[in-house]
Amino acid sequence: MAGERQRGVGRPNENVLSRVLIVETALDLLDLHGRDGFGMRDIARRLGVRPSALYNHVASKDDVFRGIREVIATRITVAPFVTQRWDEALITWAHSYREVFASHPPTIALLAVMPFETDSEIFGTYEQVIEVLYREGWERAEALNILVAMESFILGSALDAAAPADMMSPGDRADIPHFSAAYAERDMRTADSGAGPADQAFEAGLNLLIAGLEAQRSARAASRVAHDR
Amino acid sequence: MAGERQRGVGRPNENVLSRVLIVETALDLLDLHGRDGFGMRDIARRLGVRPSALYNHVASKDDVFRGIREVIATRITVAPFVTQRWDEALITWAHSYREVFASHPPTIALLAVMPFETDSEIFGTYEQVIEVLYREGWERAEALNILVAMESFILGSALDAAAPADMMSPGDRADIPHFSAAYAERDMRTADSGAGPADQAFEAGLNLLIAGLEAQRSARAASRVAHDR
DNA sequence: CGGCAAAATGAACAATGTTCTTTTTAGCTT
DNA sequence: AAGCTAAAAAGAACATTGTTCATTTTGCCG
Repeated sequence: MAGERQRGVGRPNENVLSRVLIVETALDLLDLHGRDGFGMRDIARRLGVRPSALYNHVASKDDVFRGIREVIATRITVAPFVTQRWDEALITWAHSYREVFASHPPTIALLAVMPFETDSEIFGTYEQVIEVLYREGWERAEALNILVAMESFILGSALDAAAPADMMSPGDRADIPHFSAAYAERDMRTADSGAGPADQAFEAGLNLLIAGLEAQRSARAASRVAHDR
Repeated sequence: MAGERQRGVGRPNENVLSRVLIVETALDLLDLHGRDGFGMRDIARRLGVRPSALYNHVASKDDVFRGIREVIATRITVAPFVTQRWDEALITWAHSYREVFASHPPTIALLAVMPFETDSEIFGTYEQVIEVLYREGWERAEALNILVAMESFILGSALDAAAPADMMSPGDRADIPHFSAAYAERDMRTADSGAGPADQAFEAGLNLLIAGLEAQRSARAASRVAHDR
């Protein structure tokens, strides 16, 4: 990748490495070969460098993971959606959140296990979600719970999408007729619509969550009317 | 742990190891020390055995992981809930599902990343979920999507529960007022109710999903009435 | 111009999963 | 009962991986 064939000992004329370069290379390798075949030696080889050189810019492999999380977190930060109607805003947020993972499946396992840093850009997005819900009448503590619940659903869905496609296949078991039938019918629907099983489930769950919120909201409106008259 | 102090070379009088013993020991160590400090040598030491002896009963470390997944999967299989009313049945299922992870936090990262085997006992539970929804009027393909969505939510919530408690703390950032207020208000609610933040979010999300399902169900009932008259 | 820090190489280390050989024993066969 | 085979343990060793250290060369600053 790097033009030079071999480099001697000592500081090079132009700097070859940097923290961001290492992190981006690691992310590329993660997308290419999954979490195997991606070690410090692989990152170094791809940069035309010896492994020990990496440690001048990065403290450890965990540090590289942290860097990857930062990159992903900033990508989740999307264009402002706070101006949209509440339900459309949440749907926009959920979709863009999920697309980040969909384009980098192997990273999900890393992101899901360990959380973000406190100074992450992602809090700007959180702020918008809370604001949208608060504006619509939810208490802020409850809005935060809804935010966490939706995020859990999105992360769980991303993990599901990264799993092998035939993960739930019932095979030819005869003892689970309803499930087997459901699996077959979904396969047909998948073939028709073109949307993968994981996408269908994500849309179904997101619809349920929004419908549940709408029910809460209309119930609140009704009780206020009853109280006002 | 094992009574004997030291054992010589050769097959022992009574068998010391077995696959299940190794898997259970691994699960214990995982709960005790997290995913660090738990390697083949640690498992062997705890069993009073040399590491190479493990490989007479287990193919690899991944094989041990598979064993752990099997154990967890069977624990998820709960008492039948198909006889309950549909919403109570789903709530029972979701709670028991989550409790398994709550009692073994470090295992979540293992379980969530890699899925279950096809011959797992967990399909019996899936069957019940599909049956409950189908009985209530949902198409089976849609029921499967709902099942997957709920499972994603449960897994994501379990991951959230295993994360550090202060993961989302806004610190003293002034640029996210709504979120900071929401965080403070939730802290008060947490102190009052005794339920942790992760539990609150889980309940909130589960309520939303059930409410969304109820909305779909009642809409279906209304349209059928309209069609019948 | 001199010296210090930065940034690379190269060699080595510790830990980990794993394999291979050897030894002892269990269990089946004749 | 004797003998053979396979199982099950120890023990030594290997490959890989993350990491550190000493060395060398170079940029940069006073």
